[in-house]
Amino acid sequence: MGRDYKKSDTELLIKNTARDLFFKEGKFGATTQEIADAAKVNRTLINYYFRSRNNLFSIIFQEAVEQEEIFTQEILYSDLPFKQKIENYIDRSFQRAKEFPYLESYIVSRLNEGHLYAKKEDWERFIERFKTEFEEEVRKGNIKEMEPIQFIVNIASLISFPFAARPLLQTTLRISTEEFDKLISQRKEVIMKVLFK
Amino acid sequence: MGRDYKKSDTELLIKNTARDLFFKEGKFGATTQEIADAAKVNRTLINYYFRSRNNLFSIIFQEAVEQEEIFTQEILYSDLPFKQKIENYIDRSFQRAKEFPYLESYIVSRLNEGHLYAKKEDWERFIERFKTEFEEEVRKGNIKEMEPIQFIVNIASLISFPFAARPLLQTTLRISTEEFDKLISQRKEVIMKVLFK
Amino acid sequence: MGRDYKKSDTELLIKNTARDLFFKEGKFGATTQEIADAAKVNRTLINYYFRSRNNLFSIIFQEAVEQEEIFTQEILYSDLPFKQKIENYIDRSFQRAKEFPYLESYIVSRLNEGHLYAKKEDWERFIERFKTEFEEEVRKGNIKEMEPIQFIVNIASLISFPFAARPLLQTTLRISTEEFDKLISQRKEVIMKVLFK
Amino acid sequence: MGRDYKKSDTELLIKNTARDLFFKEGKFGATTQEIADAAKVNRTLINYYFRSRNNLFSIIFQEAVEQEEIFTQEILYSDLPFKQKIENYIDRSFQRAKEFPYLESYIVSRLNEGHLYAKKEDWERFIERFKTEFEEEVRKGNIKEMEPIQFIVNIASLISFPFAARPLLQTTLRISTEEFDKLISQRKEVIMKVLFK
DNA sequence: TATGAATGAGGTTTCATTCAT
DNA sequence: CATGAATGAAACCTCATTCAT
Repeated sequence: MGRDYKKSDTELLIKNTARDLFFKEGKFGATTQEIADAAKVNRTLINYYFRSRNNLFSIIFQEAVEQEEIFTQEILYSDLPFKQKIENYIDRSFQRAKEFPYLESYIVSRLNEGHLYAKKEDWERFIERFKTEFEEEVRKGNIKEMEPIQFIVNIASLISFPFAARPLLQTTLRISTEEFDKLISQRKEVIMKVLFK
Repeated sequence: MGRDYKKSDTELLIKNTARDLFFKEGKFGATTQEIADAAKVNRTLINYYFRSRNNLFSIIFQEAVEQEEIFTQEILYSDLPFKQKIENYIDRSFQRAKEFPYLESYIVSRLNEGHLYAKKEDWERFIERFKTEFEEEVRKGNIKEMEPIQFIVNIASLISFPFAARPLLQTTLRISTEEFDKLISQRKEVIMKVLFK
Repeated sequence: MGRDYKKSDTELLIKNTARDLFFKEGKFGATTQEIADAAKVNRTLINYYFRSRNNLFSIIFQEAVEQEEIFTQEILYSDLPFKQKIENYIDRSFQRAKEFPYLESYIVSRLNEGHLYAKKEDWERFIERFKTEFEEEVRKGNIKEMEPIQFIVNIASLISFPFAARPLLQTTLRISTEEFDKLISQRKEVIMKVLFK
Repeated sequence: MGRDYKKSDTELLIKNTARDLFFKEGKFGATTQEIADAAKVNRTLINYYFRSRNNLFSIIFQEAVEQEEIFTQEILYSDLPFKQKIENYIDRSFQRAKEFPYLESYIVSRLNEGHLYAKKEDWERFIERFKTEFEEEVRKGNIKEMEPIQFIVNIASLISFPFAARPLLQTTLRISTEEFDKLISQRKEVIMKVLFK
């Protein structure tokens, strides 16, 4: 058929619709019917294009995780001072979380359910580089001494938890959505203060 | 145990079994059949005692949340120096998380799905007391200046995230369960280091 | 146990409660739980006293039908003029229907479902006597000529249908409960007018 | 039948099968399985087409009631003498009852259970017209004086009760199905005799 | 007698998936 | 490509009934 092969609009439509349902609206349990309705297509097309509901979910999950890794690495391998990199990382994380408020929750819960994802190859190189830069900072006295990995866990926790557990926090702390948003907007500064001396 | 024991053993058995399934094994989607099998009782006893699956889930959820609040308050209202309280809180959180590794995830995901829980009355008093003690510490120069609520969010994040997102972290950081446990065991010290100057 | 055997109060209580549920409130589908609740007894007592739900229903049904026959015969065998007997029959039917509005419906629907009841012996005698009196009236010119049995069917229809089909009639004829009650109160006169010349 | 046929054969098949089960065989309590078996389709197709068992029942009920109203009105608004109309009404009622012996019972019992149906608009006009014609007959001396509505109740009772309560009557009157059918066949004449002077 | 506990049969519904067109 | 129809696997819930005390 002498025309460019274009990965079916419908296929993309379904995937994007499902992604938004998950990450923007938090509807992790969405049925094929609900996805189909949201995308305004016939329900069985999901099976047609993705073989099974589960497979669609996996693909979306996989792509989201990959996206995360890519952007993390972009920052690490960039040519900026360490502290600047962390700031960038926080910025981009928050940006992402604003667009996809349920992304983090979804990844967490998928992994809790035991869905694995293929590991990227160059982890060794990545962690080595991080360690080097981190230890340099510690030596300079900008960061308290600790295992580099603990530092990473700290970053991840401080950034992600408020998003992943937003309803929990709002309920526990009795704060409105507006107040919570304000809290979030001040968070970058707080996190930097906590991570660095 | 020479005393009468009521509230039906079976009822308790079912509730505890379900609780363990959820919080120890992370099987949030457990069907009535699975719960019944685990408890070695007839499936319909779940309906007999709890009317509906959903109701059982709600009760377990409710009780877990209440337990959390109780123990948090016990610590705050105790007669110890602020720093000591935080240490205690971390200790007890870790203890709890060791017993119920999926507790945090469960609460987070239930709340993400929109299940509310009744609010305790004395929040005002609680937060006032916390603020007072917190600000005293800031004044003394033991903690960097920030909104008290941000400090609370920091504590919660640093403690809970590694448990709630354990599979995510293990996968991302390529570390084994043993390594992760070791990481956890060193975490109290790290958290204290980060929270206090 | 040296005391008079009294067919357990509870047994009677259950039966009467069920009867009222059926005939006064029209709850033909009442579950054992509902009956037990209404009687304020333990559910399983129904099985204890009546072996099965079905059996209880049969007994109530049986008794109701017998009651009907008894009172019908009482009237026929009384020493009154034919027309007076019919009037009495209408009166007593209406009285009964006022006390047990759903009695007729229940009997009709039970029989529609194929539940039989034992036949009384003296039907032959009963119908013979009726025919004799009826034909005498026809001869006297008080009633239009027809099969005696058609006359019986007419009586039954004119009396019972408005009760058995009350909701249908109220809905179809768009009349309120009050209006319907008024209609009923005038009905005896109408029926007599229709049955007799 | 050289024309397209839609609205899914199966959907119609299920509906008709259920209808027959109800109205021809009197199986009001038919389960989805029984309906499916009778229609020789998969049980869940009932849910597929009608969403729920209850909904199927409602539809069948609704349609039956509408059918009744339509045919009643057709007769009233026809251009015939009053007496002729009544004769036609009896004829068509009997015809219908022969095809669907349990129709009347079903409607009665559904309404006894509190299921409503949407009311037709033009009742006012209908009843006005009926009153006018009826009172004309009374004036002419063809019918005994009574409320028009009582006359309607009489018609309905005399026609419907023998069908709705057939088993009751057969049992009470000790007559066989053949005898009852014969009785029915003579009934039109009897009813006319009773309604008119 | 009375009761709480337990059971099993039976019913409805939801869903993902497959099939045939 | 797309779709309506069909299917089967689960899952949940209600109930009458039985059991053990």
